[in-house]
Amino acid sequence: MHSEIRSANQPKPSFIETARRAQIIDCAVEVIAELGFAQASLAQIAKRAGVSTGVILYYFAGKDDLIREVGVHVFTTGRSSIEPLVQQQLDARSALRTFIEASVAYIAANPKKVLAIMNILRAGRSDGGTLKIDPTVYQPRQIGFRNILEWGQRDGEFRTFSVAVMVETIVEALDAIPSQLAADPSLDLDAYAKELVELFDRATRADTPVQELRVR
Amino acid sequence: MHSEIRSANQPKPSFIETARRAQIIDCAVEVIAELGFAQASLAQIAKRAGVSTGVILYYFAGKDDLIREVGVHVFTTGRSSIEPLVQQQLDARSALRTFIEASVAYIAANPKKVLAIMNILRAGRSDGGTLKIDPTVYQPRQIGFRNILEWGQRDGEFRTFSVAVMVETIVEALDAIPSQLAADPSLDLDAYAKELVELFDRATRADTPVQELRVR
DNA sequence: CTAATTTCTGAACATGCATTCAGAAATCAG
DNA sequence: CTGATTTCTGAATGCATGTTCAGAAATTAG
Repeated sequence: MHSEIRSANQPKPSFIETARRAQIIDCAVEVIAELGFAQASLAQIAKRAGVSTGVILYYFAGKDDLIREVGVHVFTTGRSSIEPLVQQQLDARSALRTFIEASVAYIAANPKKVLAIMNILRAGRSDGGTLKIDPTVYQPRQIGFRNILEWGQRDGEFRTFSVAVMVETIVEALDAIPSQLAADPSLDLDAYAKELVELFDRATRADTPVQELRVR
Repeated sequence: MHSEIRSANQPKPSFIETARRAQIIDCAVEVIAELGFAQASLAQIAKRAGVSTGVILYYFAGKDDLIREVGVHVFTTGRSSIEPLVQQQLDARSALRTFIEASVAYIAANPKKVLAIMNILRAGRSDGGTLKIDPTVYQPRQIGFRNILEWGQRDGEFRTFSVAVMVETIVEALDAIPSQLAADPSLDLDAYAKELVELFDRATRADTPVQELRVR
């Protein structure tokens, strides 16, 4: 008899099961990054993994489920590499700078993962209703930036501006990087990060009081 | 006998031909904006236009050709409503501000057109090789911003920064608006434009010399 | 070793799509 | 009015894809 689709509350996911799932997710990431979301068929992913398409459907409830898990995987690893660095900052300006730098560093370290995610998200957004990835997966980043910006405004480090617009602008600036990097792998991401840090530092910081600028 | 596909150098495009083409393009814009690019089948577009799918293929060489013409149409009307305003500015800061304001105003006036274009471009970018729209159609905007930024740097109005990164950031900030507007039609675009103008003015402008800031 | 269970295969199926095309309908020319 | 041309139809075609499934192969349990 055939076993039912695995769900998370199953007693023991066997070793081979977790290994296969991870392998399939990795291959999905590569194919989606290299061929684009539209060309990333189950057949292509299966071929990359060296299995038949049936195996994918044996471990995942369907293509949408696989895509969802790819999203969770990438965002989870991203958060774990970025959030700790941000949380140990003592002021909002440093936190903003660190968040941007760490985000670019994560892109540099995982170009395929982030490109795959961007392809998925873009396809979802250009697709009308059928969102591929749950907002709770990618919204923490927006919330993180929002908290930092509100923090800085509260403390007077930042000027008054629309936090929503600023968050959107920052996130879009970061999300544009993966495809640029794919188009030109020699792109200097360190320099790119420095530019963004400077750009958004100037865009956010409060005007220095005039009296402090007086010379002598 | 069947007539061949029309090409631009044909002697006389009949009245009904240009009318049908325009009508089909308009319907394609609406369907792509409302349903998303992936769901925008020829059948849907034909249904919206009240014709059979064959008509679309009679006036356009294929779906790709239709999409391309949608892109040309939207970008052409956009340029004609933005460029004249920008060109009459006398300094780079004003030109940058005007470009951003006019871009947002065009979005406000043509929400479906710009959303459709964004859906097409996003689908193309998330798609790997198969770009839907020719770069010569959408690159003039980047070039326009680049020229303004280089102008401002040359004149000393702007500080030193990477023009490429700044252009990318500005364009992405603008391109994020249509989908936000679609998600929340009550979005205040005037306020949004003001925020972006202030943001990028601060991000680009040269540091005011200290002596000019001295009070009295 | 044998039987049960897990894992995997590959063909079959269903669906949606762009495109083709033979010919109908409408329009135009003379 | 009549024949030629333009415009349009809708069924047929071919293709790609996600999904199902009966059973083979491999692994594990006893």
